[in-house]
Amino acid sequence: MEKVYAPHEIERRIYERWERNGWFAPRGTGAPYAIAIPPPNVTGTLHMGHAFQHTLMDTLTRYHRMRGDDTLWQPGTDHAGIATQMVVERQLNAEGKKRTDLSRDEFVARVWQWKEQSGGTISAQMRRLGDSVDWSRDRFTMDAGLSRAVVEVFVRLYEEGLIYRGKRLVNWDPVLLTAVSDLEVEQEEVEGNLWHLRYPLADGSGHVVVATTRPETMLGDTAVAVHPDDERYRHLVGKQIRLPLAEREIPIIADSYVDATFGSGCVKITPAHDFNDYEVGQRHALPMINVFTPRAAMNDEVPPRFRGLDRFEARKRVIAELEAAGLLEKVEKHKHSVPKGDRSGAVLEPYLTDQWYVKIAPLAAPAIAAVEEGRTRFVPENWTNTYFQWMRNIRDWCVSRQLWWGHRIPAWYDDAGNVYVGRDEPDVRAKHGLGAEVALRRDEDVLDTWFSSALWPFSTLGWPDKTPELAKFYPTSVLVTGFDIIFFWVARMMMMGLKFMGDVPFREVYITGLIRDEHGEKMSKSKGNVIDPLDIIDGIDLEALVAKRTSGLMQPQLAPQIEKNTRKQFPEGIPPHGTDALRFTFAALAAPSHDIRFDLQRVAGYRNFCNKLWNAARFVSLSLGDAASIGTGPAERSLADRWIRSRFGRMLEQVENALREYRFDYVAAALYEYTWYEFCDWYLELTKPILQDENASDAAKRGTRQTLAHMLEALQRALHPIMPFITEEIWRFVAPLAGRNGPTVMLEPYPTAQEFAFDAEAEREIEWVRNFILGVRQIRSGMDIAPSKKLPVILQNASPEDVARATQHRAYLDRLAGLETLDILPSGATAPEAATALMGELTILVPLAGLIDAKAEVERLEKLIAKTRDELRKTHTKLANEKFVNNAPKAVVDQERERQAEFQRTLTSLETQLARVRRLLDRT
RNA sequence: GGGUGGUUAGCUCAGCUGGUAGAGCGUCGCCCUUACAAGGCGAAUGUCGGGGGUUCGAGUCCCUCACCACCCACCA
Repeated sequence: MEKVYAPHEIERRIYERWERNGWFAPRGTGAPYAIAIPPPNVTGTLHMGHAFQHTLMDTLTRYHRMRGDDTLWQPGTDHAGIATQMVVERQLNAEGKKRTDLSRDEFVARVWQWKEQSGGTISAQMRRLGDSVDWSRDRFTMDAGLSRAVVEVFVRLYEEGLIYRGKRLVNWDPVLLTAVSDLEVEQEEVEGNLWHLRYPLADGSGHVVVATTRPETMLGDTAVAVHPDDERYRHLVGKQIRLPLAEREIPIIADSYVDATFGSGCVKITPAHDFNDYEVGQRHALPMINVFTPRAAMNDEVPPRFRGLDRFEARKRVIAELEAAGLLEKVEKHKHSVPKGDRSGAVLEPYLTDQWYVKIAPLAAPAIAAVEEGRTRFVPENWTNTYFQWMRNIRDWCVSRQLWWGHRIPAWYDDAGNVYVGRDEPDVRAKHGLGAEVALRRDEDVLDTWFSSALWPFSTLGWPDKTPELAKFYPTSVLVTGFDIIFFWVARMMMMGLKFMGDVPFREVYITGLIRDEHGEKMSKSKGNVIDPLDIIDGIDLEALVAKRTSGLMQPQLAPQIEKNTRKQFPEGIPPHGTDALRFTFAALAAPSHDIRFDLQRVAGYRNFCNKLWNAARFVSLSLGDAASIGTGPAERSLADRWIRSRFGRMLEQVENALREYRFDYVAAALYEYTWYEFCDWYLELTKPILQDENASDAAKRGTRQTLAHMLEALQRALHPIMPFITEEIWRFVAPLAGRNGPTVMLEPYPTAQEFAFDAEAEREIEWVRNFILGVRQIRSGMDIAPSKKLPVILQNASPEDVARATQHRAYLDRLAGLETLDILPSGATAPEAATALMGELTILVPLAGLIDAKAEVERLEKLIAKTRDELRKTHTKLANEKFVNNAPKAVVDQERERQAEFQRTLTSLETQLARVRRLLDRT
């Protein structure tokens, strides 16, 4: 084996070999296990959040594959309608062109071109992360197959009356010029104004005051509303208002929507530009006057002097004119929220347009029931509430988008405006008996990206065809995703899956936290705190990192600050850590239900772990020589051999349990602790007395070598799902020595706890050995004795069992505790002045003569005594409490008594030692 | 307005059904002991956000307050 662990060198060739051999494809003979990847935006790159989720999905996939399950991790990408279209439009802008300079077909061709060009980035990243997805099944939401599923779903829903077209208010993005769904609206708090406007009564008998945050929309007012029970205004209901500026007459109406306690209690009603007003308008059959163009400038419905003004310009102008006319009563500061598009950041307008909607209630009901009945389980469970809360208040889903990139809506119109929905134009003509003489025009709109995403778990498996994959892998086993898309995606997959497959799309949903930077900030390009997972794997120098973070910013003025922060945080750039270290970090940090502050220190720690593992393998390699030297013939298993097997089994138990509950942090901890603190720190050290002893028998050496090989081999299998690369590399060297001849660790069986039975005796004996060694080490450290110095040791109060153990395990003690001699003090004999360590009744003595600083020992003992007294006092108090003794379970009380006795023994013993050492001190 | 999560060692976080406060990183000693200095051995470190309650016993259960996140819905 290479002397130095070099992840970069290993990782690439290993992945290439896995992929070339087709080992990622489902092959197991066990139960089906499937995960559908949350498809990333095809033209994007994977960020830390993806890397995190992919690590968990790959860990699950590899684990189940090794368990023999018929395992599929389904890969693919999403066309990400708006996001992708925006990127390509920006590219056009950079060339001095606009989207509309191109025909629709030309533009779409251009997007496809960009998709082909950049689509490889994600798959390259996934390969570097070690993702064992079945590349042969790679899918894209705009593939022919998936597009067919989209059309099929649309048509079926339409035919059932679950999709309809309607003219109503939608959230309109005046920059992107498209409708968006409720979910794509982000409310942003702003310090705005509340303008109080005087609206004169038409009969000249006075005025009412209305308050508004949107004065410009007053040009579209078609009523003023008051609360029906509001005594102040009851006499005015039914009268007319002379709407200023517009110079129209509008009625005063009564509607319980009005809150009489807010403002003046009078509300201007603008049905075409406010969701609440729209409802009021419907109830009172008010006219709707749309005063905006699609770009949110004033249209021809307003007096000529306002026409063409942008909405914010118009606002100023309206206020100015009202003020000049004495109609502005007052202006108050007012905190309120404005709706913004999550993509464009533009202030959205409620806008009256024709759109396609999915009637959601009939789809939501089964999706709610499925979770109530536990057919799909959220992990952590508290996300269930979030899901219910949204699903129970869900509103119809606007699915049409006025974009060019996406699945075009399969609807056609004739010249009379009749709409026909079908799988394609011939289908529509056939179904509705439309001859060639009838001109049909296809709907210009495309579907919301999430419409196709909602079908992902079955569309990727071949639906609407009844494929064998679909039968086998649907429902999928688990969905791993972030809470931010529970509504966008998880809920919609539930609805569509239940509707079209008659079953839930996944049995479990594991919701991960968000990856944040080390300060807890969300990682974003504009904050300049993004880290590319590949840069952690391969490392990156400072200049390249700065360049990466400051280029392509939407707001270039942020560049200097970002550069400064980056230089401060990574003065040396980022050193390479390797994929396995990054993956292990993600697993270790994956505690449930909260976000993760990502800390590079942590990755460095796990890189050291990889290094430790590597060196352990080197030790084994050096200890074994070649296969021949392990050889055949009688083999004798040492106590340590039995012990490590037993410990391995206990560790596997923990891993199995933790994995069932998606506690990847526990999985990582169990593996880490076993590997470092048991296998490396103790087992490997315990093999040395045998392997390096010329007097040890061949059988003993053979037994140890075999165990060494077997346990290292099995450990690679246990670690492989989290750390695929280093384990493959080590496994391929050690497997033949352990009698395994498979081509790759990834297809070997995952070790089980049953194979490594609990060995009570071995655990007990090694525990004794370990405590003995620790005791001597404490003395050594307390006395500042060099590890190289061999010590004479005397046992006091040794039971026959202690004597037997000391004799039997003498080789371990000599080597690991560094013993020179080991003597038993006969009972009744006086002990020499010595440093002490206690093991229950047994006292380990290291005579002070010439070796030890008596003063240091006194200090050490005094400290120990103080500590023991403290503990003893606590147990005294507890046991003196009658209520405790009477009420606590017997086991707890007994345990407390035992502790008290133990502390008492320790204390007595320590005090005796102290007195003895003091005497020595006095003599000198 | 409704809801969720959080507040534990200098930092980042675990602590299951109440029963001796843990890990990693960092810190402090001593060691280049032929797998590993990216290491070994040893050590220190906490009024578990505040207050109250239940209990023999509370980091853990209940109430309350404070602060920090986040989600949903919003009265112009």
